[in-house]
Order: sequence, then C-alpha cells, then structure tokens
Amino acid sequence: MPRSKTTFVDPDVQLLHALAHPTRLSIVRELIGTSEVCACDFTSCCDVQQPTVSHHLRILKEAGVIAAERRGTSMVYRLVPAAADRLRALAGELLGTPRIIPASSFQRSRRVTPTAARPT
Amino acid sequence: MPRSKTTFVDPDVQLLHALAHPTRLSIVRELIGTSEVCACDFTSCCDVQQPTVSHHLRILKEAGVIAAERRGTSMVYRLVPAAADRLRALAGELLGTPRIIPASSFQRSRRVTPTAARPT
DNA sequence: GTTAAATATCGATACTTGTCAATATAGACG
DNA sequence: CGTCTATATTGACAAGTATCGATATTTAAC
Repeated sequence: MPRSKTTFVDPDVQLLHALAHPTRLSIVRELIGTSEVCACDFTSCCDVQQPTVSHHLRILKEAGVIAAERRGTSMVYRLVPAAADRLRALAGELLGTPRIIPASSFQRSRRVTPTAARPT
Repeated sequence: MPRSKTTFVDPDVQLLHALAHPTRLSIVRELIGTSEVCACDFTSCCDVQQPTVSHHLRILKEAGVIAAERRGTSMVYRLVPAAADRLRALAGELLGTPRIIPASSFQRSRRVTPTAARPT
C-alpha cells in the first residue's frame, strides 16, 4: 500500500538508516579520532568503487552525520559531533531512564496493559 | 559480478538496521516505559497488517532489541535493556570517547555487561 | 478431537537501495 | 584556454526489503 510517502523521513530514522550499512559505518569509523579525511581514502578502505563511496558520503551528509569541505581539488570529510549526541539521546530514550534527558522528550510512553483490550 | 555477500552481519549494523525503519521504531517506542506489550497492540498502532507486524517483530528480536514470551495464545514483547547500552556505546564511539560508559547510567538494567566493548 | 483466537510462516509483488560504467563538473596549473 | 586530477552525477541493472493475502502453527476451551 504505497499511499504514504517516503518523502517525510523521521530524522531519527534517517540517522539510524545512514549508519545502518556496513560501508557507511566503515566510513564513519574511519573518521573517528581524526580531524578530517580525504574522500580518496575511503575508496581504498572500503571494497567499493569511487561512485559508490561518493553515494554513501552523500547519504551520510544528508543525514547530518558528516560534513564536507573542499580542499583544492579534493574533498575532506569530518564527523559532525551532534550526530553522536542524537544517537546518545536515542539510546537514552530506549532506556526509558530520564536521567539527563529533559522530560519533554518523553511524551510517547503509555500502555502498560499486557492483555487488556485496546479502547476503541 | 555482484559482490559476494557477507551473510555475516556486523551486530552493530544489525542493531542500527533494526531500528532504522519507521514501523520498527514505532514498535520500539511503544515498548518504552512498559514492562511488556501484547503483539496484537502493534497491529493497531502501526499502519500495517498483522503479518507485517510479525515480520518486523522478528527482525527486532533477531537484532536483540526485543524479547518475546508466550502468554496464553498471545505473545508479549519487551525491550532488551542491553540494546540501549549497545546504542549508547556506538554513540560514545562516534564521539571518539574510548568506550568509557559512565557508571551512573547503569541502574535500570541488571548488570548488563557493556556488550563486550570493542577495544582499540 | 474440534473449534476458536492469536501469531508465525509462505509466496508473490512492488518498492527501495546498492552498485558500477560512463560521463559531467570543479579546481589547479601550465 | 587546455589538460590533468579528484569528486559528483547519471543511467541502468541487480539485490534487498516491505507489504499483503493465504495458510500453517500454537494454545486454550469445550
């Protein structure tokens, strides 16, 4: 039933989806602990061709995971720290433990009835 | 030639992939703050049919995000706390933080080992 | 055993994504 | 301007995924 679109993407889903690919996660891990990495380096580290790397870099950039900057004829990429924060917030949400997360983030929890029928 | 498939999925990728779908993330969020939820409730909360819900529940279960238990003819699902820890570890990894998980975070989960924190 | 209810599995189909070859674009440099 | 290098984009196809209808399985109740 392809009625609703895929045009409206939940930012959380977009972030998770961007990271949920072996090649993209490899790219991200290649960036950890570095200030910036040239795009050409990913072509060798990952087992895919240059256009594919470029494709994955774009997805990561659109999801806000990485940022790009031109350096001569090359492009250098770096991690966006906020992405890690967003992922951490998701982890905190999953724990359901409002420790450092403001209560305003928790507005979806309800339903504790195990076998009770749903109100219609 | 199509790349020979790995078939062996990185657990991190599997975890992220399981969460990176609107329906599955809705299911997970429905479970937050609850002890357990009957499978029949997801059919109404998500805009998909019962076989599809069952399919997504299986993916979440195989990724270690949720656990299932039979309750009569029904099935009840609950979140696996370790999944949140794994996600938090990933977030920490992205920050470049050497897998030091603040001890203050452990409270709700019962002595979950930090998912064999990847060294180096 | 039969029936009923809840969930899982199967088979088919449409949609989405990953990949590469070819090509285009952008900057550096002569 | 022409050329070279590096990266992005396009187009096409393969592979994967989501979805549903039909059916099987499981458990409870009779």
